[in-house]
Amino acid sequence: MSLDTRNPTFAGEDGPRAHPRSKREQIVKAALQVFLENGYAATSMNRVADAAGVIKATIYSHFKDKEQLFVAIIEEATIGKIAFDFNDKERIIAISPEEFMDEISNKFHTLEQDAEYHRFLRVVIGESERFPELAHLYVKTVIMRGMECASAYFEHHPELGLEDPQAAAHVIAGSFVSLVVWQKILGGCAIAPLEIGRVKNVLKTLICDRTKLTSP
Amino acid sequence: MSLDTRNPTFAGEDGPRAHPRSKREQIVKAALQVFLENGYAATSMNRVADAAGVIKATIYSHFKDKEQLFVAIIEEATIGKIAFDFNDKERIIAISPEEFMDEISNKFHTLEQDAEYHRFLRVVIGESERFPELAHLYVKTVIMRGMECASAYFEHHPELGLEDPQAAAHVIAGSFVSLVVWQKILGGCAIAPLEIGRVKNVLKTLICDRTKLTSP
DNA sequence: GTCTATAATTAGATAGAC
DNA sequence: GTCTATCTAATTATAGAC
Repeated sequence: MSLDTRNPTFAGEDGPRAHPRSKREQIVKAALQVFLENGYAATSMNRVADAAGVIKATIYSHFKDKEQLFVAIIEEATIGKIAFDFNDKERIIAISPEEFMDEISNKFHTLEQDAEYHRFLRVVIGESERFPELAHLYVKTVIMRGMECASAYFEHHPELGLEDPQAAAHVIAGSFVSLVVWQKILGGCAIAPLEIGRVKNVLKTLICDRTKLTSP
Repeated sequence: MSLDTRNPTFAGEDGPRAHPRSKREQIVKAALQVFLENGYAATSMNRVADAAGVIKATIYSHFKDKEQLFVAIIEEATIGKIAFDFNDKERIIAISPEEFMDEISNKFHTLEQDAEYHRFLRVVIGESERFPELAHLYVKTVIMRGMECASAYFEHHPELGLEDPQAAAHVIAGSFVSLVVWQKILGGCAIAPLEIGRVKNVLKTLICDRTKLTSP
């Protein structure tokens, strides 16, 4: 019943100079893992080649040098992160503050359990001095998307009395992101565990109780 | 007769080229800068030696290898960060929520302008997979200190109705820390600037307005 | 395009004179 | 402890066969 329509050997072209897609895919997939695990400098082209099951010269036939390989890999991975979609602004804006917080919390809960995302964040931050353009790409494609959505929510909910929607959006997002960094990347979960649900509840209290305030 | 001109133990005469008080100090100081700028793997012992103005073998007479040098350097720097003191719990607990937020905001404002702290954070995060013990040290000596202080504040202020002081403390600290990472380390300040004062105001609104709530 | 083989450089680390 | 000099291994990158 399951017919694999995928052509594993040859497929589309990615420009005037076509490569067999499978090899390039092998390299990209393996290089991502090795780079995410070791960072840029500690990753050798030999290890990438071994992990990809190709010989080193093959990598150089697809990518100019180590730097270009790294940039291409991380760019690709970053673009993939916008699958983490906050795209449906219309729907979000319509839900209640409680539901809004639940939804955001759920997004970050999946992110908190995604070990590859932890490694990705670690590398983007760790290499942000040598590769600032990658950090900027991450800011623009991932962070800004989420922030704009949350910001739009507060803009459309004046009853919450939050006069700076952008800053309010940052408080929400920043609380969750820093939790992931602290607990999962820095290893805080082994020292002082803090569950994401507890942070969600605090934010719910802080945000939702505002509907009970006597209007100014 | 061999006149030992190499014994500088008497005070006063530290010549530049002559015999500085401690070569180890030179090495530590220079190595910190080089490691913070390049990370662990991208830093070569040659560069450290050049920056310190000593020859490579001298480094190996003080430190077993590159790894031990890095650990010693970062440990030392981490301990230095607790000068960022939240030590005076007693005083903090007594102040008003508004003053409390102002004080925390000021702490992070200085941190936001400390470029060396940015590099330090970048390295601790970036190398946290290879050197988890350094990340743990940072969590225990720096993060936990600040968190405990903020947590104690909410414990002693039941009128704010925050039933999970630890999680509440994280929301405050996480909002500011993530702001520094986003704006200064990832370069967000060049894309979507967000001043620390705006975040402070949102948190002030969220926290301080709670005293106006009709008690449950 | 892919592989074998290797060039050219640099890395971490050490031996021995003083 | 410090320096001169060097060793060994690993690194990035390429030339040439097919």
